[in-house]
Amino acid sequence: MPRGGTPPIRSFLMRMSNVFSRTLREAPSGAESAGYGFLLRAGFIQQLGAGIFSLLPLGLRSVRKIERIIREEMDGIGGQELQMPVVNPADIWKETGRYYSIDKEMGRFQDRVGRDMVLAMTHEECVTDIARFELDSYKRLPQLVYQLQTKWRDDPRPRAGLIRVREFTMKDSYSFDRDLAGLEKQYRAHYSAYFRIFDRCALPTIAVGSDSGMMGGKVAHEYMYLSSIGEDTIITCPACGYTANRQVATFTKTSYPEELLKTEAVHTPACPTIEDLANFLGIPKRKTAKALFMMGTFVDSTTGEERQRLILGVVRGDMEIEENKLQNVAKANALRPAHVDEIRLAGMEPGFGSPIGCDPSVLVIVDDSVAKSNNLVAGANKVDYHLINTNFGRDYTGTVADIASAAAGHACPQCQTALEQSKGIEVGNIFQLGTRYSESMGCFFQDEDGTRKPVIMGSYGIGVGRLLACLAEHYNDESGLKLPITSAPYQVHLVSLVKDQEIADGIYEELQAEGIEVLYDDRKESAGVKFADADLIGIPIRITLGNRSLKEGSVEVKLRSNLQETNALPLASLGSQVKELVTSLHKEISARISHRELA
RNA sequence: CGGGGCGUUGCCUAGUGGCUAAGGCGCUUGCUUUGGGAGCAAGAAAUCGGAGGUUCGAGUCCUCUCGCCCCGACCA
Repeated sequence: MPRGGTPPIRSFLMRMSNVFSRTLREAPSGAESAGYGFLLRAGFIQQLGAGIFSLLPLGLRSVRKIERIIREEMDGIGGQELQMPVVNPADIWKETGRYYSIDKEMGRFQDRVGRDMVLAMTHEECVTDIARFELDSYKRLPQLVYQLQTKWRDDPRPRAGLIRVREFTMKDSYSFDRDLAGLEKQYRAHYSAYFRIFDRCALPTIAVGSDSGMMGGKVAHEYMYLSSIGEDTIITCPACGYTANRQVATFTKTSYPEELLKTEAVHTPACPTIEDLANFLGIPKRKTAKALFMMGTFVDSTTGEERQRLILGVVRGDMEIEENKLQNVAKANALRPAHVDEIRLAGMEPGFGSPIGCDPSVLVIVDDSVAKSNNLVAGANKVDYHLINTNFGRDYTGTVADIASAAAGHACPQCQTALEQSKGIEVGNIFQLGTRYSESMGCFFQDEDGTRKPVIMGSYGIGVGRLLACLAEHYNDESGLKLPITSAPYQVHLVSLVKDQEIADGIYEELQAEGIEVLYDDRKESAGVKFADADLIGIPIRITLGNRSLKEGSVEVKLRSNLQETNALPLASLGSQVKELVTSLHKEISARISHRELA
């Protein structure tokens, strides 16, 4: 916990005349978002390739501060830092099957003798390999290790600067427990620690229930920074606080049971969409069933063998299918829209498709809303024809599950209030892995009763660069960045406008003596240039040395967060007063740390 | 992987098949200026992403290719 100011990190003095990077008056083309543009213009980062960035000295200083906060909070819940290799032998990834189930996103190569190697995109395999050697007894549990390490994920579409990149630093921690209660405890500890981390960075986040994705666990939360440039859709209930990623969000579906009527084919020319169909027949969309054809890839995790199977998702016409849910229910490794010929081969007609009369090889997954509704209009699998009064169970069967996509306006699954939706950026996640990795990799311990049990694991990540990107997105104005003092590269920006270098140097040294992190603009530039750069880089405290105030024995102090207000500080006690100001800015952030526990 | 866009000096841009590729910012030198991106003057810096082609002549047209950005698919 920070009490007052955080002690400075190394080389906390810097003259602007000596800063490695320079500022840009215009953002390089392609900088879409404000935060990204300023990070580039202020010289925090530079792009090397698609989704590949260098951190320049200023950016690295911010990252180091964020990392320091993360380390303190991870240590605070008993984490022990270690470091695992980025390059892994493929063997361990073959053991868990992820060598096969993960597609092109994983970087692969062979070493000089032809051994398969991978670039680790996460470290469950590696840490489990370590743990199966170390953790052989209940006496050695629980454990928690973490690292800050580079990951390579060959994302098909990097974008938005540091928000979505291919190479990035992640804080990943891994918990090991003898039982579920232990896992739960570590999970809860992370849940709260993550909020403290984001609070100390002053990044507003919310935790949402999430899909466990490729991690393959059960319970999972994501920490979201809400932003219009976010790529995830978050469903929230304004009344009871229910929050979830749309990928897993549920809602209360109204059903309309009716007496079953006889199925009939009707001619429905030019009605390939639900909209057209409902208009043509003069019925509400909820009286129809919508079909979505996806080709699923299923990978055998022991052999790596791939199989394709057509999946037909059916949802009521007034809803959309959530593909993530569909994929989970189907237990498919990947989904893609099916091609027209693949659909026809299975006896169905795109635009007029339904499970009625389809090939038995098709995996039919029906949303519960369809299963509970009656007499729906569905495709006849014949061009320009639909069937009215179709009923699940009587006319077709399939797996019933929730595969509908929650959206604003739907009823909250907990309290029935209308849900809201917003966009968010995932800055962290926590997963209860269970025994997915310990079992497949043979990470067992002997319990008190003598039995051999798989270690129960959890996995917890924070994207460090993404966190900085979110902060830059959140803290900026038209002139530049205004990062909070906990993540700004320096605490004080000393802008000297006086000719007498000696006076300025003296003040610079005095601040240094107080242990303050100072960026000192000693350049022979005009005042306008210096102010513009100070605005752009956005160091939280600005001290301006001008002839006028110096004559009166004082300097001007402003906060980047409020450039309108100027305070004069007497030279005599400058060091201690600035130190106090640094401390009070830290306190301001500390005061807003709220303890949040998993409900 | 599909659709779209863009590659011209360190950055942002202009450039109608035709002379030595233009401007702003930045950079160098000198003088002036010094409380919000200063002024004057003189400079350096581009084989126009790459390869091939059409043409008397290509930054400009064609083909291929590489890179980057955006939308989608995808993804933590």
